[in-house]
Amino acid sequence: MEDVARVAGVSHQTVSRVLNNHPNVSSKTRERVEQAITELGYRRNTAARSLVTRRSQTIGVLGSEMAQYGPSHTLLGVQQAAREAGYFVSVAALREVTPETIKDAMAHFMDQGVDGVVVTVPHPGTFDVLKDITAQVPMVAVGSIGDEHLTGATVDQRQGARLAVEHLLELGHQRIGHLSGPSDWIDAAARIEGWRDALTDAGIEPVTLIEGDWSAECGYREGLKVAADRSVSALFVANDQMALGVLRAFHELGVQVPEDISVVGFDDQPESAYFIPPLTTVAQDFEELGQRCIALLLDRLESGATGTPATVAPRLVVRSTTAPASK
Amino acid sequence: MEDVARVAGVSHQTVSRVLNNHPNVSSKTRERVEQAITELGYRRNTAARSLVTRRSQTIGVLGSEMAQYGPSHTLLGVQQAAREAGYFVSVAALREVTPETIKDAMAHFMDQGVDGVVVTVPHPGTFDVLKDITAQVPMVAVGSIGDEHLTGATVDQRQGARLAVEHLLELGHQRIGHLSGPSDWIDAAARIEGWRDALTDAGIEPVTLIEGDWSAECGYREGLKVAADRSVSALFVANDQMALGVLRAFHELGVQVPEDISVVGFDDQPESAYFIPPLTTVAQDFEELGQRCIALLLDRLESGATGTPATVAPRLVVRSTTAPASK
DNA sequence: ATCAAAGTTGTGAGCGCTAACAATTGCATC
DNA sequence: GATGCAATTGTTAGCGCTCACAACTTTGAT
Repeated sequence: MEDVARVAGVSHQTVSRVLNNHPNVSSKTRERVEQAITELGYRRNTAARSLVTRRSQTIGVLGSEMAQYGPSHTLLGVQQAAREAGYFVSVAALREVTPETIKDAMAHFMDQGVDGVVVTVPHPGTFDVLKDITAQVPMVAVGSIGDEHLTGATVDQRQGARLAVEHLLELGHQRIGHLSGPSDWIDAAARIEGWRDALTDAGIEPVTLIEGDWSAECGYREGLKVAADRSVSALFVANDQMALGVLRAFHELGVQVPEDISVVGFDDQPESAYFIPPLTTVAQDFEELGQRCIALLLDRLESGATGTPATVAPRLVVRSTTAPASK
Repeated sequence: MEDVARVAGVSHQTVSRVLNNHPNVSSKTRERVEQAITELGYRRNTAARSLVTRRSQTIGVLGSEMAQYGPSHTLLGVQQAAREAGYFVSVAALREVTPETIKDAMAHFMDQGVDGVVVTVPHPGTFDVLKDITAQVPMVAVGSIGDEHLTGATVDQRQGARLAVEHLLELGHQRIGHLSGPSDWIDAAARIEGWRDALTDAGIEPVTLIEGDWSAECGYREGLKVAADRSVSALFVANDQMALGVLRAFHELGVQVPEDISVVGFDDQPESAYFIPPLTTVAQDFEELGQRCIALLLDRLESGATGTPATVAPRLVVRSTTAPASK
């Protein structure tokens, strides 16, 4: 920086001012300094800068299941939005989610001196742990509807589930089962609620609820049972992967989809259009979710405002696994 | 730090020594200092530390297609290995891969002062761009077989392709086609080579090569053509997603798998076991790949050694899409 | 008892930057 | 032309840490 100052014929402080867009620099000198900067290929040292500003320009992303479709796309959105705003993104992926590992990862971030944290851990228990930690930095959580300490952005899962179930109701289905995710996941719980609400509103008692674990394997296992007892005419499955397993199970036992049983998934992964048959499902925009989180976090970081939690709307995608009820 | 020193009754330098595990500290004082540290809940300031050490303890991960199965799992491995070694992981995901965006992301990392970079961009052109940049930090690339400037870790794709093709040959297939990835991807090219080599070694001329784009949609489109002309008795598909599309196309046109045509995929995503029928494929351990990359990078970082590029072995997983040739 | 060598601790400087303040300049006003 | 005020620039200190070196203490051999 001293070098740049010398070349431009000014003091190091003026260089600093140019770098930080301070108002009171004459355009003449600003230009000279900028030229010197490019001439010398100067880059300002982040460590020195954070030492004095107490800002690291880094945002931590704390997540689990980061290789899954949803989280990985959320990370993409977070990463892009953060980088555009001039922030660095540091990632800590939890292999398993326990209070221990969460605290570990947060300690990691505190060591690094991140300015804020985005949490994409889909278990509500996580939020309790995080509240205990009393982090010194703003946090935003994916899936949090907005606690006073923990705002967040979320896809309206309940609405998504409603969309799916109402679509089935319109087709004349009455016995609509739900193969859900693990009920200790926020999203799974919300989808269960949406399913339940939609049925109740239609004057139907929600009966068949099967708790799954998101995996295709589980979808297959439970699909075999459903195919055997035929207690439902339609099945709303909480994600596309389980739906894949269900489809396979039905196929094996000769249950025709959608003639015998209709199936609706959730997520709209790109592959779902190529399932046999192509899956009717609910699409959600994870990247936007990530972007919203960063927007929220930057608001808090830069203006101190708490910001209202953002909600992203899901969308029903009708393909070939749903048809009017048979009788 | 001064506070800790006061509580422990030593100088700040001794505290620093304890923190850095310097040998010449008596166990008595070390203990006292450690106690003071926990008592005060002291954490050393990373910015100040990097300012003087010129190390940021941060590794940059430069990647594209980060939400795909392979890259996202690689990131998981990288992240875990790095964190265990006390490093932070900063991510830059490329939305599109051009010399521009690559340089941008690298500039981002240089600004941040990363100690090293892991590159997971599967286009060989990337390496050329990176060589031009003359980065001041060590780099390791996934998929690079080991240039002198750019070592890397890689799954032996060629071997994986051989495994697949040889399996088909053993089943008596002669006309074995290949639906490949885009040929400007390193992995796609290696798989093409493996397919070609295996056939040539068996005295068969490799004829049917179709270039795809990794997507299920493309698998479907090309699958329809293959089903129509029936020029092959087996198809080796370069990834599981395209294989899904192929399966769907065959199903639609009444081509039985594996009775009429055998199919082998590549990747072994968890869903592949639940395709209709379950997919024979080649498994590769992406997480290990990521870990190896970090091991390599840390070697260079800490000992200066260039390190020999690591190779991870793929594994054939036989399921139900392959059967003996019909005649 | 004496000295050298090793082990242990303390002192001062400085990494590169920004904040606060001081000093200078330009410009309009009387 | 003197005065005041704003705009612009320079000077100094210090963020929290590690490095190099100096100073002191122990140990063991003579």
